[in-house]
Amino acid sequence: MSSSSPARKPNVRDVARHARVSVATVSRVLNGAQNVAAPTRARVEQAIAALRFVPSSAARAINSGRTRLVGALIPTLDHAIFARFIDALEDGFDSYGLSVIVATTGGLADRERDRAQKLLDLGVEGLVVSGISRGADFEALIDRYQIPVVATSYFDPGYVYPTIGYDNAEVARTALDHLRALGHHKITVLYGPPDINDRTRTRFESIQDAVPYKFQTELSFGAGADAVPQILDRHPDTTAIICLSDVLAQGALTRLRAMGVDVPGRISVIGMDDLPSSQSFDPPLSTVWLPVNDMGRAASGALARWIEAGQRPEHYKLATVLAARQSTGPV
Amino acid sequence: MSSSSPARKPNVRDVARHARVSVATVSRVLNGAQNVAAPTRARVEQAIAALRFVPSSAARAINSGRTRLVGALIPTLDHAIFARFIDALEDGFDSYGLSVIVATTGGLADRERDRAQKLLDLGVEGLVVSGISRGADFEALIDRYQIPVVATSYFDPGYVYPTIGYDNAEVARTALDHLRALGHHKITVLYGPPDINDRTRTRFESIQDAVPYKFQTELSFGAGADAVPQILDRHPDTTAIICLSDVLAQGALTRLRAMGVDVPGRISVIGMDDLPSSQSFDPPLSTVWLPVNDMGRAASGALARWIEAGQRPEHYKLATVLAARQSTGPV
DNA sequence: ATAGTGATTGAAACTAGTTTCAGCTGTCAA
DNA sequence: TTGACAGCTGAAACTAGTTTCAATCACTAT
Repeated sequence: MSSSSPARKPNVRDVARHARVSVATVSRVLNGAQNVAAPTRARVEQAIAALRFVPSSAARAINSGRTRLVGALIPTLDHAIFARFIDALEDGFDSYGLSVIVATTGGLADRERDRAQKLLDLGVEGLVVSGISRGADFEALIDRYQIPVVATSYFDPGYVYPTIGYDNAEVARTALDHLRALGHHKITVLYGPPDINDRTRTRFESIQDAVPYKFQTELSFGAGADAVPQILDRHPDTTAIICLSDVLAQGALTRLRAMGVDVPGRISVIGMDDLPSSQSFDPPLSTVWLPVNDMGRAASGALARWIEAGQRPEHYKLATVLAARQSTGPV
Repeated sequence: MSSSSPARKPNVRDVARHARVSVATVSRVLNGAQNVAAPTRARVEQAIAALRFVPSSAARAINSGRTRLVGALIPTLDHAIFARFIDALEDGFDSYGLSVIVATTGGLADRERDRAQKLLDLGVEGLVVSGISRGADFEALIDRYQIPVVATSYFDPGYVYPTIGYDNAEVARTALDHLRALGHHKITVLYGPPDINDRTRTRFESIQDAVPYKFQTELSFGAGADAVPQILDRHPDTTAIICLSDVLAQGALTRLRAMGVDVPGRISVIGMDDLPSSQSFDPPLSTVWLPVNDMGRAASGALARWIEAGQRPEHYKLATVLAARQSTGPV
């Protein structure tokens, strides 16, 4: 608006000319090098201010060979557990000077591949993925770009990429053992689509043989609620519902109470995730707490160190803990 | 591991040498230019594959003068409403070939400034911010970098940056009018911290004079629940609670039911946001629906067009709608 | 007076791509 | 047989920074 030239962005050379120094000196000032005489530095700084000069990140990246970008591929943000994880992840990476680009996959393998491709083209230096099941071409893609990848929300020492997460089989068994210790046997599993969600699948598989009744639905509060009358109808002798996620459990719990069913007197309910709201439900929801914050911190730290120092992290298992509250009780 | 040279990344010149063509030809192949003879193209493609060449995004960016990155500054992801918004935003930007970098501010002005600075240094071409209250130095920062900014979750035609969102005063009044139409006057407002959240503040201010009782707490399900006994204690004649967000309303509703209070018989409850779970509460929560998905799409579209075509968008007000359900009833 | 040293500074050569411009073919029409 | 033109290709000049290396300069020690 005010300057004479037709709005071209100023670069270091413009600054150098304006300050009557060389570009090398401008670069020195820009990077806080100590060997610049005070008056010279002042001149350069004035020129920078006068021209409203802003250094180009791309040009910096080209020299350092680094973008300082990492990608995170997650099924969805529209889910408390992932949102909280990303929150922690972002925070963790930030302390390493890395920025996160989040891409959601909807749990779809092709979409994950496409998004990964896009992130890779963008020059991410590392990738955080969720779970351990993905298309074969994903591996080929990573192999081609040769960048660090860590898988989260999952612990599996046999996986190609280091996994940093909890043992989903254990999570489900913890909940199941809790119910069993209370004397429950006629248990119903309530779960979301296992095909697009390997955490759900692993949880389901680890307990399916020990649980007589199964009920699959969508992964939402409403679906959890609506499942209740059907479960009660199909399996009237059920004494406990084990929900593979807290959203489902909260929905189920709410509907049970609405129907006047005594919880845990008539039916016990247990979830997994331990959403912050779970402890304030009526009755407080028993669940298995997952260390999503720690996971975010651990995953970002591990990937950052892999990127910076080249040290590939070990698989890391985070402990989960049973939060036995009032929605479960003896038969 | 396998190659002879010490792991240096191949560049276009390496590819050109390997394919015995010029770098210009390699660039042409890379960009799908039509004027390359088939055999030449094949040679180049083979060289690319053989050397595992991956073009540098930074070098591309430096030439195009574009990073294709946009930043989104939001208070937190750990909140269904923002997470859903970002989900939609990311999706929208993706269709314009732009990638989003999300930074959370915790609602703190200084932190927002720092994060904005970081995003700007990263070379984002535009910024999406939340709400309309920020430190003065934020404006100075934007002025310096001269990039498009749109503010969301808020509609205010008087704001410096185009706002794309709903009218928060109207949202609160819609809920209030609903309660009044049902004959309520002894209403309590239940709300989270207004100082770090201008949506809450505006909602509060728009109805504070019309509501006799006020109760401020944290913005969480548990806080909403715990507020209930205190509200009942302090204002025993309250007939309705108007919650400035659904999380609070859900918590309050749950506790009211747990305490055996008849809703809406004894007390009506209304929220704002319309979280997906709200309709499955017991009773289904009356609330004011906010078009977060549309907002994400509108904001991404507006900012993308501003970036691509230079056309600054108009302020855009998205309609909200009252979702009158069973948690509210006549006095 | 002279050599040695440290502090500044700049020219030029990098980083990795894209783009322009010119040149060289080969084909077709006059 | 010549001119025109299209198709293909490469040299070199861009993009915007950082970094190396050599050249100053002032100042101190011999």
